[in-house]
Amino acid sequence: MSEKPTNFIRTKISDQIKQGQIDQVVTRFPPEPNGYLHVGHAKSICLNFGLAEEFGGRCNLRFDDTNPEKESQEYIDAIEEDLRWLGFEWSELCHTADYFEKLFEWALHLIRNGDAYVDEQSAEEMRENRGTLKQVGFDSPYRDRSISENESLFLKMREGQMSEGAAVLRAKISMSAANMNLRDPALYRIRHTKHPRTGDKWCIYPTYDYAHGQSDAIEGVTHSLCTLEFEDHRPLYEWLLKRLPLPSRPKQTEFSRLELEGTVTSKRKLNSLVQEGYVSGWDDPRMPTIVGMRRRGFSPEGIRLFCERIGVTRKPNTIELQILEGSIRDDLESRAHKAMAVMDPLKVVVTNWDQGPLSLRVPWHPKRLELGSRTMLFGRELYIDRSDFELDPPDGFFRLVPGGSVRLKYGFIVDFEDVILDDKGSAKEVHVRYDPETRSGQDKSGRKVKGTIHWVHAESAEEVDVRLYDRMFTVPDPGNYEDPSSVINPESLILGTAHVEPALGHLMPEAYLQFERVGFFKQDPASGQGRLTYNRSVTLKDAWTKKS
RNA sequence: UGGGGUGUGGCCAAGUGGUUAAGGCAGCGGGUUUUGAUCCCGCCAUUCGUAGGUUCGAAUCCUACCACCCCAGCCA
Repeated sequence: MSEKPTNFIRTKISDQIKQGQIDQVVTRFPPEPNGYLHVGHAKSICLNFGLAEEFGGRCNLRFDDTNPEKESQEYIDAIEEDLRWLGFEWSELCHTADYFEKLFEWALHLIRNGDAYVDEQSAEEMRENRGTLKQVGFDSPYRDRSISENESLFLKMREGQMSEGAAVLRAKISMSAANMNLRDPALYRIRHTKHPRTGDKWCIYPTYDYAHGQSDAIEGVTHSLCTLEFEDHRPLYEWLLKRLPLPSRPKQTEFSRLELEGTVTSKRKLNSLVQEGYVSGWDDPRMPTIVGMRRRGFSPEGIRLFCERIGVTRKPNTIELQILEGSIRDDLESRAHKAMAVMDPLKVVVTNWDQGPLSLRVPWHPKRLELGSRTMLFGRELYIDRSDFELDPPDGFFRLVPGGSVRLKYGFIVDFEDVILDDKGSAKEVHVRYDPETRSGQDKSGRKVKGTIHWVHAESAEEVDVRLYDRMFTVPDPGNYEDPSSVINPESLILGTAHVEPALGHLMPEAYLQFERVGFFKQDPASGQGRLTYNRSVTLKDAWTKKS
C-alpha cells in the first residue's frame, strides 16, 4: 500500500547514487555466532538486506567469528536458518576467519610501519595504564620496541611460543586520546583455543576492532551499518583503513539499536533465562528470539512489517509492544485460516434438533475464498464458550442471555429456552431452540440478532492443548534489572485445553490460524502424535473487554 | 570544558529557512459487518528540550542552558 518509510541512511545512499559517488550498494549482516538471533537483530537484518535489495546491490552474511571461546557451530547453523526463515538470501556467505591470513599480513604491515607493537604487560597493567575517562593513560614500557623485535615477537605469538595473556599486539596511536578506543587498542590476543572453523590453525585471534573494517574492505562493503555504541570506534576503524593497502574503502554508519518494551535482548540475560530453566529454551515462544517468535506463530512478513514500522534513526527509542503485536495481527489477519475453537466449553442443547448432524460448508477465510473451505457439523449438542453466556449480563452485553437470542456463526440463530445450574449456581448447560429459517447463507427470516458467537459440535470436536502466552515480564523495562527472572510474569504462560473443529487436522501443521473471536494460534511444532498443542501467537483486539 | 551522541504529540517517525508540522501505531467518535475482529470515514502538536538571538519569515541558522544515552574487555 503505502510506500516504504524513508530514513537517513536510505536518503544518504540515494543522494550518493544521484551524485555518482557510488555505483553499487554492498552491505553485510555480521552476527557473532555466540547466541541466537533476536528481534533486535531482525531490525539490522531488514535494514542491511532491505537496502541492498532496494538499490540493486548485495548483502553478505558474515560470521564475525573472531573469538573462538564463545562461538560454536550450533549458533552458526541456527543463524543461517533464521535468516532464511525471515525470507532473506545472502549474496555471499562469509566468515571473518577466512580472512585470518590476510589480516595477519596486514598486522605485519602495521608493525613494519611502526603502527603496532607487541605489549607484554598483563591485562591488569594495561587497564591501570589506560587511564580513566578524565585522565590520560601512560605509555607501555614496551611501546618503543624496535620494528624487528616487534616482528619477531608477533611471529612467536603466532607460532604458539607464548602463553595466553603473555602478550598482545596493540595499535600505536596515543595513550592520551580523549577517545578511549584510541588509547593503543588491542589488535590481536593469544588464545590457545580451537576455532569452530579454523580448528587448531591459529592461536592468535584478531579483535573485533581490528578485523571488522578490513573484512568490510575485502568484501567490498560500501556501507558498514552498526549500532550507536560503535560510534566511538569509527575513528579507529578509519585509522586502520587509512594505514592498510586495502581493496576498498567502506564507510561505517551507525543507527540506534532497538529497545522493545517489556523485552530483554541482552544475550547474556537471555542465556541465563534459558540456562536457569525459566523458559523451555531459546525457542520458548515468550523469547524475543527469531526461533521463539517463530514458534509463537509470528510470521516472517509480520516481523518485517514491524521493522518497517519502527524506522531507523539515531535517537534512543523504546518501541511499544503494541507495535509488534499490531504488525503481527495485521499480517496474520489475511494470512491465517480461520476456525472455531472453544476454550472453556459450556454445553448447549438444541432441544428442537431431532435429526442427525448437518454438514455446513464453511470458507477458511471469509474474504479469501481461495483458501478453500471445510465442513463443520451442526447438531443437537454443541459447545460454546462460557464467556459467551451470562445469567446476569452487564449493559451492552450482546451474546447469549436468558430470554435472548444469538447467531451461532455459520449455523443458525438460537433462542434461549432454559439453563441448568450446578450447585454453585453457575450455568452447567443451556437449552436453546434453533430457528430453521435462519440457516447461514439462506436466511429468509429477516431476523437480526446483536450477537454472533463461535461454537463447535460437541461429539466431533477434538480436544487439544493450548498455551496462552502473554508478555514475559511484569515491568516495561526488564532489561534494567540485573536479574530479569525476578520480574517474570507468572501468567506469561497459561496452559489450557480447547475443543476445536476436526477440520483443523486437514491443514498443514505450520498453517497460521485464527480461532475466531479468540486470537491467532499456531500448532506447536513439538506437538506429539497424540494430542495437538496450539500456541496463542497474539490475541485479537477486543473493544468489549477493554470497555468493561 | 574528558570524548562521542540524541532531544518533533502516549510510542515510533518524516521534515534540513517560505502556505494550516507528513505518515504509522495507540487512543477517541462514527459507519459497515454472521468474528465486540477485519474494513471504511472522521478527530487527535497554534507547535518542534528550554531561553534568547538572526531573518520579512525558523522545527530547520546562531548562542547559552537543560535532560538523557554510549565509552576506561586481551567481548562484539
